[in-house]
Amino acid sequence: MKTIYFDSETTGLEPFSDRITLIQTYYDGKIRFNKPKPENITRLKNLLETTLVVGHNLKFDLKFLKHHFNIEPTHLFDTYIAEVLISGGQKAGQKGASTLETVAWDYAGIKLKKDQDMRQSFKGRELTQEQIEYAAMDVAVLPEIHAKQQIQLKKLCLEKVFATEMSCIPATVWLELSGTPIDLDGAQKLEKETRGKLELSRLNVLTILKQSGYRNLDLEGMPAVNLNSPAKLLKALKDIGLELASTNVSTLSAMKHPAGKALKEYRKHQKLLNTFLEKLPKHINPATGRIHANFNQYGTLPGRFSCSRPNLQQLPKDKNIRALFKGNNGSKIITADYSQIELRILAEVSKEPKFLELFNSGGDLHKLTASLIFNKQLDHVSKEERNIAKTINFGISYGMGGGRLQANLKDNGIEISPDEARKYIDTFFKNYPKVKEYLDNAGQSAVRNSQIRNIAGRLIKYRPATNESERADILREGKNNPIQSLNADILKGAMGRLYHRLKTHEIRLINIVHDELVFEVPGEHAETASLIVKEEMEAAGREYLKSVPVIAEVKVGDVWQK
DNA sequence: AGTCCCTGCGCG
DNA sequence: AAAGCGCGCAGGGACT
Repeated sequence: MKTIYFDSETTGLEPFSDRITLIQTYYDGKIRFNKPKPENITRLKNLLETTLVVGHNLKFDLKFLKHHFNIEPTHLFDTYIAEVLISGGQKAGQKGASTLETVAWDYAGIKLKKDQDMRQSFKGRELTQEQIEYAAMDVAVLPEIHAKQQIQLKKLCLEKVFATEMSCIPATVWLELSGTPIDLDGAQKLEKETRGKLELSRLNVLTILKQSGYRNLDLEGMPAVNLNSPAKLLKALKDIGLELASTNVSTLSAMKHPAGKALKEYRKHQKLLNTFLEKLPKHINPATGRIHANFNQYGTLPGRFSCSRPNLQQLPKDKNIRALFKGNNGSKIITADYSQIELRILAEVSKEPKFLELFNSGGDLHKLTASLIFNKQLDHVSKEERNIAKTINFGISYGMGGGRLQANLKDNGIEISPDEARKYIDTFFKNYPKVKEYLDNAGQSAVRNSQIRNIAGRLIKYRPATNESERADILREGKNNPIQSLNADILKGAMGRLYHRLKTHEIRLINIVHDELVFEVPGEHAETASLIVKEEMEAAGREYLKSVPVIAEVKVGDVWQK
């Protein structure tokens, strides 16, 4: 396939309000400058959609191309993502670590000048000779970077993961341009309600402090304490005889004093109001009436997406919040998530016979763990015993200790002794010896080599440990990262597949949350689309999970579901 | 006013 | 706070 080196200049960062001023291409030994005039578009579309397009952070340019000209290249080589991948994820989420300037210097020894003044200057109507020379350099430098990165990717055996990443870019463009619909009226109503509850809970806390003898009062005779300051709060609690190590939820839960419960209530409303209800409406794009968050495809060390402005991956599961995300004009929302994907991955990589048997027979792993730990028949396991097992299944596998297990359970209203906690952990590993063997090996190899791979071949590098504490960190990360990162590869694979199957029929990808895809679909296509979503998500999982079934649970409704 | 770190907490 | 891992965001507080 023919290779085109590609870049574009725009008047700003926002595809809905800014425009492309220049498209630079470099092929057949010639740099070309294209003004985005109507007579050029058909030729450009044909060119870019039938060639390998090489560029730096293509998501940015592709959003403009798709939105303004309906140009959708799909054969891609992104030198930005390549750079993060080659670094073993170390450059993920690090500002400036993989800019074109940095990469051009590292691979080609070329200093690109792309300061703020230059960027501003592209807003002008006509480009100066100097500007054109700078714009030319941006594509002229690409062939050498491309060639050297190809060698690196091959040397590090990263070609397959890289292909997955490239297949995901058009889906990410689709996701960011789609945006997420939000019910503004509903959000404002909920904000008002929550504001009322916050004020009540604030007065409740202050009253309790006063009744407990707190003496530092304000002009109205109420305790003068900033409840939002952990340091000040700690002091205030000390003044009424409560010596605490922290003011976090676990500590508050353990308190007998009524201030604990009251503060938890206050915190809940505070978080809901200040982080979500007050902020989400500010992110609505005036051009589309929707929220277009920034999804960073390689935003984390193990290769997961990160999301910001706003972070749509951390919205509360609270039903009232999720219900704010509903389809426009009667469209349906498809919520699709992988069932227990990380535990299935652990089964696959450890080949633990009890895990494999369980998943292949469609059983309940938490129940099985409970029956083994408490030495009971499966149908005699109580709800509480299953909950303990669930905490263990999710936590212990990644190095959680007895103390933490005890505390986690306590947060769920289950009290056990330190001896019991230790015994549960021992019993877990005794019953699942291959899980123990896999996790021990993974952790030790991560420490020994300062890197580890998942079974898709993705590389995760660590800064070599310089002390015992860092060594312990890598030991734990090495157990978790290959599992978490394979989850990311599976999701990216599913996104790439679904982009090709669903981009038509006005179907929009509106959110992704690590093991979950959310779509907005016109009612008449909802049932068909949900079948395709399930089919492709499971097929993406089966590319790596050969010993256990992969199950995607797909729901169709009016709103985003839990 | 901007930057950094800390505590705390939302999600998978 | 605790030997789970991965993130982003808010508010406080110290600093320049």
